[in-house]
Amino acid sequence: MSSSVDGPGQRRPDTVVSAPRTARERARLELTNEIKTVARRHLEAEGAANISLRAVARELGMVSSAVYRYFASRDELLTALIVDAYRAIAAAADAALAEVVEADEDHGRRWLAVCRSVRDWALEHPQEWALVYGSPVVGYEAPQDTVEPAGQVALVLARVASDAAADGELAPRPLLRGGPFVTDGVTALVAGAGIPEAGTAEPVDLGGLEVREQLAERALTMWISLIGTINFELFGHLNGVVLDPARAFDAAMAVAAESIGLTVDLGGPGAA
Amino acid sequence: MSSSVDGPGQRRPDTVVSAPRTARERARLELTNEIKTVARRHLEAEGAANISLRAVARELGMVSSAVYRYFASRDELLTALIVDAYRAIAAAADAALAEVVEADEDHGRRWLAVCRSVRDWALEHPQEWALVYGSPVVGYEAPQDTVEPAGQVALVLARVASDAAADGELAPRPLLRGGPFVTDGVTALVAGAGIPEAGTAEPVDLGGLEVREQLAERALTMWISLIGTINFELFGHLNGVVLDPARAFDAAMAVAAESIGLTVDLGGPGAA
DNA sequence: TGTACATCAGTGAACGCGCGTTCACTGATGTAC
DNA sequence: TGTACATCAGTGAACGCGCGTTCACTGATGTAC
Repeated sequence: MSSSVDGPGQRRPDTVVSAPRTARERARLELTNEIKTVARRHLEAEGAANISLRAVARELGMVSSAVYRYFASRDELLTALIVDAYRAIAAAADAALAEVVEADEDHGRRWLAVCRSVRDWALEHPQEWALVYGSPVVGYEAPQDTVEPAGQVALVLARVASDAAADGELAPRPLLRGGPFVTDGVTALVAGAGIPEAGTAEPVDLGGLEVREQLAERALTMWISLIGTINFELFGHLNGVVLDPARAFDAAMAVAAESIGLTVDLGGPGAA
Repeated sequence: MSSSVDGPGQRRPDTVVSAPRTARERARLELTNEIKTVARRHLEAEGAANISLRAVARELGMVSSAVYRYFASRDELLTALIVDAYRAIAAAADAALAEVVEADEDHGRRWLAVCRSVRDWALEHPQEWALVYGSPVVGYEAPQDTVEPAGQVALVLARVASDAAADGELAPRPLLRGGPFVTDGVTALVAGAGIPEAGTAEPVDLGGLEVREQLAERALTMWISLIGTINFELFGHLNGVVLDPARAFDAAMAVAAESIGLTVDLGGPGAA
């Protein structure tokens, strides 16, 4: 059973660029974090649209203009929250994967464990989740800074798929004629389970290019399923539709995994 | 090939309660619609959070307080827009289904046609879509009035599934042990392809209760897939990930259909 | 058909609120000699 | 180690903006006799 190239559970700490030396630097780092923490609480309480620099400043006992020493604008603060949220989700998924790899569970159970950890995170931080995976805030244009952290989440899922593939447990089949629809970057990500530019990953041998592309395409639909299913529940569309959202989620994830030939044993009536 | 019990393409006109007689009544109806139309334009331009009664009134050349003759509050206007959006989506899906049933396409192609029509609608009205399927507007509690229209959309999808089931083309298998996770209402909806209370539908004989429940569970995951996949694309998460979103969408819908034993022929390399 | 009254649409002013961002400033912390 | 200067955090006032909702009112439309 293969484990990942750059093992799960390894995650650099947030935001620390280099160790702060002077009192000023330490104070700045602390206050930056305090601002984000308060903003995050306001986010959960009132939604992204209602985060106000003035309210955050008020709660911190400072005057509103002082916040501008730390964030050049409201949008910049939002961006920081988005980046943190992506990293937190990736960290949760990563930790869940590490644990389940430790226990040497099969690939289907790994997939389910990672999915559940992401859902749990979403249920605990619904507004933070909505900030990154919900409707975009109009007028806010996500800057380049959010791309890499967003990829971190996908990376964990890709690792599950590529590990299973490397163990020969997948049966991806072509989905469409007319060539692949994923970009090369995604194919590389799934095949290598690493971000190409980072250069940390060593490609896993999954067979020819076509197989890798098929794998990437199926992994992408699994990823879409995961995010979409959580959104559906979080945005209230399961109310009155489902008796037990957790079981409906498991079922949806099992269906998504099926598509790639990965069996998630949820115990149909045949099982104990 | 069975067609639906209460055929597609039948849809009562919006909002008309009874024919207006007096000039006042006609004027009121017209202005109510004008307010909604302008609000809808503002919605598409600036997002739900930024719809303002004052701005709408201004554009209509009336004073802001006059709008309160038509909608008791901003929330009530939002509710009206939500209801209209649900109905419009259902109408689009319904029309697509009617057309494809007319052409006597197979059930896989029907499913794909309905999905594509919903996606097309979403791409044309992204903010309206986000209003109903995106992150909930905080502080806004969806009233009971939105439940029935929301069900209309699901109803069209359920019809595709139950028609296919009635023709013996589906192979639903149990997903989970421990009993069904869908509510009885949903099972009835899929089995009867009608809204229970309405009493218009005649249950299709799909076999025993267990089969109907399995069908409902699979149909639900298909529904979740549809909405989730559209959200994923609309909220920008396919940027840089996929070469052709339309093809990625088709693939995702094919995968969702596979889970119920419904084959959507997208022509893998084996096909022409 | 005509009048008296009731209903309703739209006005304009006001209440009370909060927001993001800028700017000239004071005073504390850090740095170079 | 001590002094002179530069950097930076935080202040307080201000600009200019828009919002939802209420209320007493005028004048037009509808209705009942």
